[in-house]
Amino acid sequence: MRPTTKDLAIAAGVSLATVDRVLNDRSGVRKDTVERVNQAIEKLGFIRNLVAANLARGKDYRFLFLLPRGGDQFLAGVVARITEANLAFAPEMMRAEVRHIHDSDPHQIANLLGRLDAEQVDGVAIMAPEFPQVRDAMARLAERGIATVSFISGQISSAPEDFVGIDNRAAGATAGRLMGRFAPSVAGKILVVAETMHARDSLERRLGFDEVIHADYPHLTVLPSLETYGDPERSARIIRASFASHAGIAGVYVLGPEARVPLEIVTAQPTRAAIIAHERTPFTEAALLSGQIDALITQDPGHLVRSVMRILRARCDRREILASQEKIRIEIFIKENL
Amino acid sequence: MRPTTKDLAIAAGVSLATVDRVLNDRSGVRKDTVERVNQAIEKLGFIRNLVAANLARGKDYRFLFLLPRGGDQFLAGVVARITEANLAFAPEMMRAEVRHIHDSDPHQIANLLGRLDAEQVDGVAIMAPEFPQVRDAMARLAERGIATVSFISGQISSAPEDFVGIDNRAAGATAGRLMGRFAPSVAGKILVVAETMHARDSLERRLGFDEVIHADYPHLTVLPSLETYGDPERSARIIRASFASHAGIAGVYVLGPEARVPLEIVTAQPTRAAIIAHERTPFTEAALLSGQIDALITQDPGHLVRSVMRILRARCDRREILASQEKIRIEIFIKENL
DNA sequence: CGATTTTTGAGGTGCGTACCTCAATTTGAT
DNA sequence: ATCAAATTGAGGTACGCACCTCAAAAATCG
Repeated sequence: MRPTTKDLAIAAGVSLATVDRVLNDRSGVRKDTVERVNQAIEKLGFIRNLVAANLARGKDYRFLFLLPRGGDQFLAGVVARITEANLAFAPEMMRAEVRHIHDSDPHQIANLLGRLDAEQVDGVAIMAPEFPQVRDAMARLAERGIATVSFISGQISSAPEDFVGIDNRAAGATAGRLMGRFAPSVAGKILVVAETMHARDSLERRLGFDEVIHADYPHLTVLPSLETYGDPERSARIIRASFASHAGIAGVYVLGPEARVPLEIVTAQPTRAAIIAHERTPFTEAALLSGQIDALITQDPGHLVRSVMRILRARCDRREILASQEKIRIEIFIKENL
Repeated sequence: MRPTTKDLAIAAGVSLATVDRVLNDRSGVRKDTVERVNQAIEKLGFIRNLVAANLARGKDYRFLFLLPRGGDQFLAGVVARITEANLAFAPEMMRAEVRHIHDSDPHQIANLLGRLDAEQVDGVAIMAPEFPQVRDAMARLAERGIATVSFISGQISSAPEDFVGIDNRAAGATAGRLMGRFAPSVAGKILVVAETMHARDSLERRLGFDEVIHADYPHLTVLPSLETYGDPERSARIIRASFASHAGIAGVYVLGPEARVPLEIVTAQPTRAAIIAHERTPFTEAALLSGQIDALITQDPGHLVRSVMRILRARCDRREILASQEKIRIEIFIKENL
């Protein structure tokens, strides 16, 4: 049987009240008494029963996910996973809410963060581009005892352990390697389609992509990124224009999760180009299965969401996390392993 | 505040004792009373507080992993993850032990299973080849109230929900697709190296591999599988012999997790062959990074282990699992996304 | 040294549930 | 209608811990 606080008290030769004071960091205990208790903890291998502690404390964990408004199928998937995680974690007294933000309005975001109350929220996960105001607001949250992580698209300054998501440079490099191997080994051009190159993740992906192509596939030329700004018509126009002005397009790399328009245009071309896209959505899955897309680079939204919740909770409990469980993998999907 | 059993009792117009009987599936409650309580659960959105329940029950969960004796680096990784999961799940009162078995001795395995006591073990995860005796022993365990799953290499008869691991046919198909795309697009031969083709997973992988190659890469010829029987010398001998007798080997597919010997020999050949192997070990990782292996098809041992523990626990609690979390993915690793 | 402050002990209550007992009530069968 | 059986209620104890109070003991100070 696992030792309890009672066993601890006996082993340390103190009362339950003192054990409690030490365990919960309360004042009014002499240093050497604290030491005695800590030694007993060591000796017995006492592990605090968090389950019972939280029950006694009546504690529950309330987390907040701040996501960009609107959004693509990938984001919709993230929201769906949050709902799912909410059910799955409910027996463990954890709850998550989604709030949408204008991800281009740092002032609004900082404002929202500033108004959060530690009484009502235990942790926040933010998906927003890099803004100094947001970063500062996050720091102030931490001071007020609210745990924060940024996820999917990270704040540049955030320490690795404060970021839940993939290494986008590596993801781009992965795309680059696959492109190099999937495209024909003769001279050709690669089209890169992004929603915007202002986002850090797009930049990093492109960077990683270029690195690999330049180093190992010099016969391929990567064209300047096309920016769709989320506008399907603009998207169609500029991609068509690219095909018109460039002969020999051997591959298309779609940086963002909206692959529909690029795909339609590419498949309408007379010559087949290798297509690599990001994120698993109903649309990209179907395209992969039908052979229109050659490979998908993804991160598992379910894993992301659960990881965020476990990490935030560990922060609240001042516990260590199981690093290997929280590492978000860069997944490669082809038709066969979908 | 979340509704408690007390709220439930009031809402259903019954006593706490009756609520308890319904929640814990005890006998002696009329059908319509059960119905009333269930309706109240619906209406209030009652979620049982597992934390409190387990505290009251004083229950802990003891699980047993039965793994083949000896074993490769992959197995060692699995064991390491079990140790790790043991720590991570300790606050939730779950413990796992490893016991090694002779995976070719069904009698010993069945015997061991037969002696397990429901007082001491709540669930068992078995990694062993298909044997009728083992299957029967597992069925008897279930009758005695001990949860079972087979993992990694499944019992053929086990329902999908009783198996934790990847679809090996799909994994082989994935390897096939990558081989098709990585190998040169001229006529060539593919070497397949397995520990033994008696194991079901090897057979299935080979099957999936062949399917893809035959369908889409007819210029590639897949040679009969070489069986190493886990013997490095034999392994070296037969692989060398293959290279000697076959010209134009364009690729090597290593079915099992022991890639060392095949790799050494292949890289010693004058012509480069594409190499695809299974499982992530210190050795295969290094080989992938150094460019000796082209791709790895893997399943995450950490995920496997945690999944087993969550599933076994859900069985014990007669709870549903979160299917999306427990689906083990067929991962593809290349140098860039390791 | 006594007076004051600090430290410690003893004990209680409650968190939400499990599980038990015993008596009271209802139901079903005859 | 009667009796046995099935169902339900009331109430208690326990799980391991947090948090509280009050008094007793010990340490510290002038």
